[in-house]
Amino acid sequence: MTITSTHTKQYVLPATVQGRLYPCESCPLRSLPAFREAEPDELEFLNRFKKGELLAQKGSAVLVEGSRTPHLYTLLSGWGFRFKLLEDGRRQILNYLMPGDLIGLQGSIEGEMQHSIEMLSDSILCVFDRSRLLELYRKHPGLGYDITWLASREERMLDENLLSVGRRSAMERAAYLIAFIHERARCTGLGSGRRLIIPVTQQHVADTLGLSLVHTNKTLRKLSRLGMIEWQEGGCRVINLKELMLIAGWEGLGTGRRPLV
Amino acid sequence: MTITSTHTKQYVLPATVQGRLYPCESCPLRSLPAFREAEPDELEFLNRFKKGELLAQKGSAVLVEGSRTPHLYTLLSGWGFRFKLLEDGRRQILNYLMPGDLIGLQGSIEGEMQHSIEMLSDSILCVFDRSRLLELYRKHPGLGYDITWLASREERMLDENLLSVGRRSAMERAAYLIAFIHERARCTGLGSGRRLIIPVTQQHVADTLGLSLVHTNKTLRKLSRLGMIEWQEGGCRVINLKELMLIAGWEGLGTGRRPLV
DNA sequence: CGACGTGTTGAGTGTGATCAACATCTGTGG
DNA sequence: CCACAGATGTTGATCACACTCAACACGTCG
Repeated sequence: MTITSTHTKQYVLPATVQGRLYPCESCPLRSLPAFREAEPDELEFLNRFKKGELLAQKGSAVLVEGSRTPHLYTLLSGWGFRFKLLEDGRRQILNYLMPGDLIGLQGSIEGEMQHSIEMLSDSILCVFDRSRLLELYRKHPGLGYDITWLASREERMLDENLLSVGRRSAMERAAYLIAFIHERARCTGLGSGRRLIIPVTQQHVADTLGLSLVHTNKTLRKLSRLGMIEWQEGGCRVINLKELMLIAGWEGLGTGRRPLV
Repeated sequence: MTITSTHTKQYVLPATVQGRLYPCESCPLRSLPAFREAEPDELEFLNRFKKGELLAQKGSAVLVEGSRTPHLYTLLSGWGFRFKLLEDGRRQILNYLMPGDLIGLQGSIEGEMQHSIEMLSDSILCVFDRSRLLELYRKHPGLGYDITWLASREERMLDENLLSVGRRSAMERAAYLIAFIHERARCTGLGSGRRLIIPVTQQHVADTLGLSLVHTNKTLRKLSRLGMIEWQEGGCRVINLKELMLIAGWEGLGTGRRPLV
């Protein structure tokens, strides 16, 4: 057996539901080029569907595997990640969460959560009531369709991830992951080029790639020496995206706008 | 770089759309305990939504990465799998397909397919028109909800898979995969215990686990010698499910019925 | 019959894991 | 103010799990 990462962290829970600072009609995300516009009646419905906002500190656990939650979330600002643990503490990070991502449908639409979620930075989440989801499908089929669209997009990312972990070498995996996160962040309007710092530790990268921390470090140092990335201030900076994509053999994300629920 | 599997197969395409042998109202799957009943009006709609049946031979490619298809499918009978290839032919199997599985939404709801699909046995697929999907959401929100439910279930399986490939040892991975497929097949009513033969080659197992063929063989032989499985007649037979689950540290699939679209 | 797909095994190699030590930088309590 | 613990990043030495290569057995099929 190979134990390359052991996690037994005690989690801080996020602050409880707050009032709302951002009505859906003036959602700061929706004006970004990454997102499709919504119909006025859909927006109005969403605003009533939205129950409030949740402030989650860096390092807090928004969802915990095995628990039940009455809520769904959309990440309004901040970074996070989804992960699963094995009994002995080995951790696998499944995907990263960025603004606009719908949280809580992955893995189960009802019933116990099958994965956990932790925030990488102080974040704001829009809170929705899971129990009213069917109502959303009934009153606004277009939004229901959008949710399926987002689920489908999540599957695409998981497929790519699985391909990477299963069949790419350590270098290829690292290059793919960093290029992938960078592109996602760029599309979401979080900045691009050297201005963007991906707020992860090397332990996060290791647990995403299915590699040990030490080997991850050595692989990232190689990428640094090749002038493709820089590691600093608690995060990763992309210097040469093209070259990363070349190493990974990755074509990049498709263009096109996505729905925002 | 590690090249552990190289696939350059020329694919047979499945037979073209046929007439219908199975009207949805008397779908042989729906009476199985694994599936939820549907409302009569939903059934009637589905029957009109269904365009026909597709007969796909063992080894044929129902979907090919990079192509576009106007269809969605539900697997009516037979086995298949979803996979992705790297440029040099390395293959990663993403998940297996069994009766009742909705095919074609994973990875993209519209646009190019992001993965391929190959059948493991002669199969029958129900054919639906992708372009009428929004109509389904409009007229039968419950069915739309069901589709999201199925997408969510697919994500749960992918999450488990990723955990396995990323963080489990070869033995654990193999034990997990076989137990997982066995349980899925049992839940779908394909048989259980020694009566069920999982129709895969060791190359399929290798490409699912992210291992080389040789190492997969050695790992499977260990499981054989431990009396947990038998490999024969072009497939795998489970002898001791409990023990496999114990090795994998896997709790099993949740119970409960799932929707059928 | 030979070609091919599939499963099996041994020998040698290498990628990536483990162990260990150390450098920084935090924050925290004495 | 300093000492110390903890989180994070870095590097070298050693080990082992899994990969590659190679050969062979067996069945099916053209």
